[in-house]
Amino acid sequence: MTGTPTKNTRPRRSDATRDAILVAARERFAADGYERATIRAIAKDASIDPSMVMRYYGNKEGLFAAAVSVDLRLPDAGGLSPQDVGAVLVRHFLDMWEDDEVLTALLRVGATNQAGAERMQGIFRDQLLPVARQVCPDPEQIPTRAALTASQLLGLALTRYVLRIPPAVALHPEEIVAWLGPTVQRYLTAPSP
Amino acid sequence: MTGTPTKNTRPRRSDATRDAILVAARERFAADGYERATIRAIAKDASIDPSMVMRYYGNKEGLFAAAVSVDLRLPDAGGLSPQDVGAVLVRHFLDMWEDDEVLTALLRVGATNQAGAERMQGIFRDQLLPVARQVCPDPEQIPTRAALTASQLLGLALTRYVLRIPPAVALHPEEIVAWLGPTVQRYLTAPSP
DNA sequence: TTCGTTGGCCAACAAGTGTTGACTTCGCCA
DNA sequence: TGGCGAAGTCAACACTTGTTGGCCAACGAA
Repeated sequence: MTGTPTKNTRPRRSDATRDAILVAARERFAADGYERATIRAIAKDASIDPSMVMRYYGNKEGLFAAAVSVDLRLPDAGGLSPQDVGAVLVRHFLDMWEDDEVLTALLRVGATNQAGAERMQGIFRDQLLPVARQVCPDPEQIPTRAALTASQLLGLALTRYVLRIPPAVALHPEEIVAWLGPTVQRYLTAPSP
Repeated sequence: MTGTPTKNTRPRRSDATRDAILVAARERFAADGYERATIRAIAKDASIDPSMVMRYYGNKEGLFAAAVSVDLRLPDAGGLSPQDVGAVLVRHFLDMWEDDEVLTALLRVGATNQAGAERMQGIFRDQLLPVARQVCPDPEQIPTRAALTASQLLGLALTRYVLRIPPAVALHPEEIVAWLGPTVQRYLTAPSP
């Protein structure tokens, strides 16, 4: 997830710096969005020179690509009872959002940046669609049902973590699961209306 | 909605220009978000000099405030049968979003700009909360239920109009009403889970 | 030690930003 | 017709942005 070397790549002396840049970049992108997160500000947070960011990540887009990589780690729908996939999914999303600022960053950037929007489309396609494929009754409706699910889950993230609408922020996680679980459950498995 | 004079304000010779600026500003803000919508680009679209924008609207924030004013024109919930307030609300939102780019602009800006987020909070508070107040069973739950409704409605707008996730774009309005109507209905009126 | 490689800083560039002020042109009323 | 205020143009300002290249120090192998 960070730039720390994995096996077969010898550790570089600059790995600490590279990681510091990524950490700062994630924070800034999450807080400010793409345009207002300046390379200078990120470099300052990481206590290095702006030119280092360019050297290690090429340009601003490269930095964003390196800093924001999302793996939702969605549970395998085959392994859980099909009647509460909704609640499980909502709880899992909630856990992810609560402690990963990368998701907020990506949502902010997706709202203003074409490349960011495409990245979110990719996550939807590669990570949420497969889950829907496992639980949807009619194969033809999989994309529709997955999109409905996305609309509810991303809508929660938008109101709670980005727009910070007070009562959405005040909701307890368990309340959210109780309210949204049945919604997602219906979108994924109920007969079409 | 536009800067056209209403009664008691004498028409100014520059009203056409003022309106052209607002129209161009709405388009740019909706398409690019706050930061990337430059005053120069807006002025060019309106075929006037950038300095005119400053003269008429003070600064960029003032232009945004003047260009983006949202009246959801939410139906009076008292006047409709309480068992299909969900479907009515979803259909109304959909109609508004389909032909008012201002809403897309505000959502884009709300995602990256603090002032934009506060504006959205204000719309929620002043326009959606009152509707919830009319149909919710328990007065104490009004903010919660309104926030849940907002999460689903804004989530739809996000996936369909901003992120443009393909299956969300492909949905027919009637499908959306059929799927989301019961959800909103439940959030507003069903006993809490 | 010596030398190539790597990590890091500094200063600068070109482009683009919001914003300002001086100047010219237009339209209307006396 | 003269004059006055509004409408509009032009050029520039101060600043920030991403990005570049040159320079120096630290390191590790020879």
